[in-house]
Amino acid sequence: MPNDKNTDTIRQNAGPARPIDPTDRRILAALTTRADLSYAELGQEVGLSAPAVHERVKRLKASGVIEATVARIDGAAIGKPLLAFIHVNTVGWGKTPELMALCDLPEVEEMHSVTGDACVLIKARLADSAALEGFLARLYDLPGVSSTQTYVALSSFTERVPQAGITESLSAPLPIRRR
Amino acid sequence: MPNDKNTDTIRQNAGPARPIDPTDRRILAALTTRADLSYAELGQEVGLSAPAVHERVKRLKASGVIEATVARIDGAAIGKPLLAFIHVNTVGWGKTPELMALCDLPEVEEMHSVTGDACVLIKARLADSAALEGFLARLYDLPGVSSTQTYVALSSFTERVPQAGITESLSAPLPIRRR
DNA sequence: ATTGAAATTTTGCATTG
DNA sequence: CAATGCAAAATTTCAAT
Repeated sequence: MPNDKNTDTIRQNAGPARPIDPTDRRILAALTTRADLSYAELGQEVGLSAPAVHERVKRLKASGVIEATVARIDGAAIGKPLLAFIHVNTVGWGKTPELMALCDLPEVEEMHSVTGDACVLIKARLADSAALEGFLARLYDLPGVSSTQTYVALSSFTERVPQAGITESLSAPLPIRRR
Repeated sequence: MPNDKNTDTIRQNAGPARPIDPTDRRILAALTTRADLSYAELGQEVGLSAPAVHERVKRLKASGVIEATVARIDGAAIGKPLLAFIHVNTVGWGKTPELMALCDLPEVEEMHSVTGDACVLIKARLADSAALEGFLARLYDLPGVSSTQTYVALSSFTERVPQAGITESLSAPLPIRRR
């Protein structure tokens, strides 16, 4: 899947003029696994010709459904074998500019504000325990940070980008269970 | 960045015969942001010719540093606006086949065993609170699952794939601070 | 949405520094 | 040993059915 810089229409992020149909979902499902397929191969997988899938992929990009195409690299191979989830608690409103600035660090892969007994959740990939210690020290230096709790990953069973399931949200109504 | 299915040498995951030099890191940094660059463009960014970067990218793929190229899609656009981190506690050894089977669900984006006051950490993307309730119910149905704790993301400040920082692990030795 | 064809791009190879 | 320039092959992408 190539450049598309010259062929795409100018508008980025326009509301999806057309809903995402099952064929789109199959395309997305394929692309979240292998985005380096040729349009011919992708077309084969979903039963469409190359120009047809190209047209759809272009639409999915223009409408913002496909945000980007990125390379997934091995954390250990680039010297960061340590994966940690860090819960941060703050006094008062936690969304300070200083905390937000952590997003610019290459170690920080994710940062969310969350409900529950923590204010902010950070996913960080680090070189070793010394780097983790340094990161935590930096965290505690920030104004308002009252406590942290760290969860270090021992093994990762799956780790991937958002998956476009073929099925639409089948939020099954919960059966009532008598105890 | 194209197919490479026919041109790559057969071996997958061989030990990196050569260390990752700064140029490799710059290539990786570019590719984790935009993997749909042409080799000509990528070469311009790192100051190399197209065949030269192609050679390096091929090596990085063959050695397993680049695991895959994937499309990042918008969770909300595919009907899953709800992001949740779920801590799972189990009685006894938590890594049961039943729990591992959850990796096959499209809702489950990540699953790690972790240190700390939880056994397993799951990152799931869901349609709505009903879907979350259903997911938790399913979790509690598994043998050995004793409790869960859920953190729902209110807003995400950053969310990306592992970043190849230009700098090598600069785990600065921590200064001793007197209180 | 498909077919066929043109324009870019990828990509192997020989050459050179 | 790695980068460069050229040429062949493949892919993207346009126009018309």
